[in-house]
Amino acid sequence: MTKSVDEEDEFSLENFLPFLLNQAAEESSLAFQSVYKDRYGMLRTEWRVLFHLGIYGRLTATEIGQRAKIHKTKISRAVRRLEQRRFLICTRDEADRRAEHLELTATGMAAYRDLRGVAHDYDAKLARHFTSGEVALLRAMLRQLAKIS
Amino acid sequence: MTKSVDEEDEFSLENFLPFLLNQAAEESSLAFQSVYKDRYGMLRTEWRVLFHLGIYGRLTATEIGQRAKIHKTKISRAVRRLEQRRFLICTRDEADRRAEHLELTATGMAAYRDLRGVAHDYDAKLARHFTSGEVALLRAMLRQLAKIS
DNA sequence: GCCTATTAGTTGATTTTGTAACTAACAATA
DNA sequence: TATTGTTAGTTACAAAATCAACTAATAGGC
Repeated sequence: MTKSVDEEDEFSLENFLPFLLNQAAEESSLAFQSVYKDRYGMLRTEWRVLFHLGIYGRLTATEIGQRAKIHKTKISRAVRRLEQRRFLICTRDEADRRAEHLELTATGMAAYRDLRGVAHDYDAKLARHFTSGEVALLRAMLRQLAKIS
Repeated sequence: MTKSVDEEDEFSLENFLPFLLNQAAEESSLAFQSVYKDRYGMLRTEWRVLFHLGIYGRLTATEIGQRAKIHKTKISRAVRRLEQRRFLICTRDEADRRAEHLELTATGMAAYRDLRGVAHDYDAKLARHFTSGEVALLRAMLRQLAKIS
């Protein structure tokens, strides 16, 4: 068996998955970043919080953090900024008074819908470079990689 | 043609490629990050500079920046730190005295080889979740996405 | 009830990044 | 050889991320 030798020869850091993932992620985030930044003055974490609330409707900061794997201090600051700009409202949970439920306002919802549309178009633009089967596989693999590691 | 309708129904922000890419990238970087951080006290940019010099042997800061798409200020700071810790040496180009050639010292090279080994194993571990064809396709797609966007 | 541990979320100090302006060297050209 | 433009890399300052320590509320014994 010469498998291990072959594998070593094949491997090069330019094929290193974390590196390739980072390059692709950074590059693909950049174009979209300018949209939420220019249109709504949002930071990336704010956009992520917005979109989680847009999808799931009503979450606590902790729940968003778990789903999106964002640290609670980042969330805390993003939420405060979004609240100040009236994109969301916080209501304290009366059963557990530590927790706060976050929900988009009409303004927040409008921003979410707008950005979702842009995201959809941008996603389609990216996907257009591949077959639909390839894209489906890519998404599945990325989801898997996010779990593993 | 109902294609556009189908596509819209399929799309959800949880499938948004930049999001999935970021999740996978962040998660997969994390485990490896602790290695170069704990073993050599390196930051991510420093590790990237190190590995580019490890692969290509001798580059200027600008060349590294172009290959890795890292901003020159980040490179500048990473290079200074790596130089201070004797991982690399800078030598001024006598023909163009603005440019500096960067090269790993024996210490830097040892660190590079060590980390490359770890990277290789980690990459193999990630790849093990898929067929080799899938992984090859993934790498190709990521390379493509890094170019497009 | 009282003590300890845990969880939600915030705040402050430190580090790291990003942006813009900068120096120094070179190149082209008039 | 001045003048203007460009490139390599640095620095200063502002913005953001990270980490640790914190408050406040809850939960589980005992």
